[in-house]
Amino acid sequence: MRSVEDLVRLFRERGYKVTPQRRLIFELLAGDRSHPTAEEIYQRVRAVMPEVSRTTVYNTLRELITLGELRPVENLSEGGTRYDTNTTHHHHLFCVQCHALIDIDREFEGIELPPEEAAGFRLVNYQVTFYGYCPDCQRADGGRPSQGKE
Amino acid sequence: MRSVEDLVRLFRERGYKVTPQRRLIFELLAGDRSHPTAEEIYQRVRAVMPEVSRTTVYNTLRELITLGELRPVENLSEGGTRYDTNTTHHHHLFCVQCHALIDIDREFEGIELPPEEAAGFRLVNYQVTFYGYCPDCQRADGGRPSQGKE
DNA sequence: TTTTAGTTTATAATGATTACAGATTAGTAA
DNA sequence: TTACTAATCTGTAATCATTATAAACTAAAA
Repeated sequence: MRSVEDLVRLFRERGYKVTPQRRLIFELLAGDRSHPTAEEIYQRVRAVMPEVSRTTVYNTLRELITLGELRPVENLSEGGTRYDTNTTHHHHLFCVQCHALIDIDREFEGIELPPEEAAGFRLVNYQVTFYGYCPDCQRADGGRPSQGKE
Repeated sequence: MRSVEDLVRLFRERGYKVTPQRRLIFELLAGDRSHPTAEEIYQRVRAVMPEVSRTTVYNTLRELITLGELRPVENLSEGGTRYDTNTTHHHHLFCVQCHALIDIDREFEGIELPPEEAAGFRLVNYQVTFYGYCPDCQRADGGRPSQGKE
């Protein structure tokens, strides 16, 4: 995702207006690496502009996705879709206990699917997700799951 | 996922009763490789036993998941969670157009995350998803993406 | 400043899933 | 086989994330 000023420019170029609500959402997302949900973004927005509606947050997220500046992450936890401000090809490291999600920005060799395994697919991309216990959760209880109601 | 008779045995062992509804769901899932949604399973059930309720389908799916005989797949399409009868470690090949989902049962070398990249995580698993166009969708429109490029 | 098309808000609607309550039944023991 | 009872089933209501709608509002161009 680009800088706030680049996003402002991009929106204007595409005929979208730049409202205070949208600008605030840009500011909150521009430096974010936490992969927040719509609800989390909404709460952060409300802390600054209490009158903003959920609909506006959802609409702005959808617009950013349409423009390629934001990506929904495949559902890794309850509580709704998480959004990724890193729109380049990358991978994920996920804590199965606290649901922390960290970007892995390097490439992996040896992840090719030979034609006989590709079932005739024309491949365009791949994505690796690593599952484990983050340092905090390892300290908290020896790395055993405890948050979920299992 | 085990055979129907093994599932029946497992349910009885654990104190779950084996009803005609559950047995039918076992039969429909036991040989399935299509990663169906709850709704799809419900429709297949209804084709045989029209009076079965959605709730029963959801409940049985939840029980199978609890017993480790079924796994929810990270959301790869609209229309709700898909369920995977393959509960072993494996990977996925996903058609971004028609949402076909195929299991890749082999292992990949070279997918290790060195400690300095693992952010202190204790890793327990990883999962690769390949994205592409399946043979049918390539034929249908030359395999061109209909929206964004990758 | 005026204009107007795009935006915002509040609320209703939707779709997937879960909770609930009363009716039914699988499995067991007599 | 019958009776018993806890588990299960069905239908409906509730919940949660998200989208649709419509009237009020406003950014940005004229």
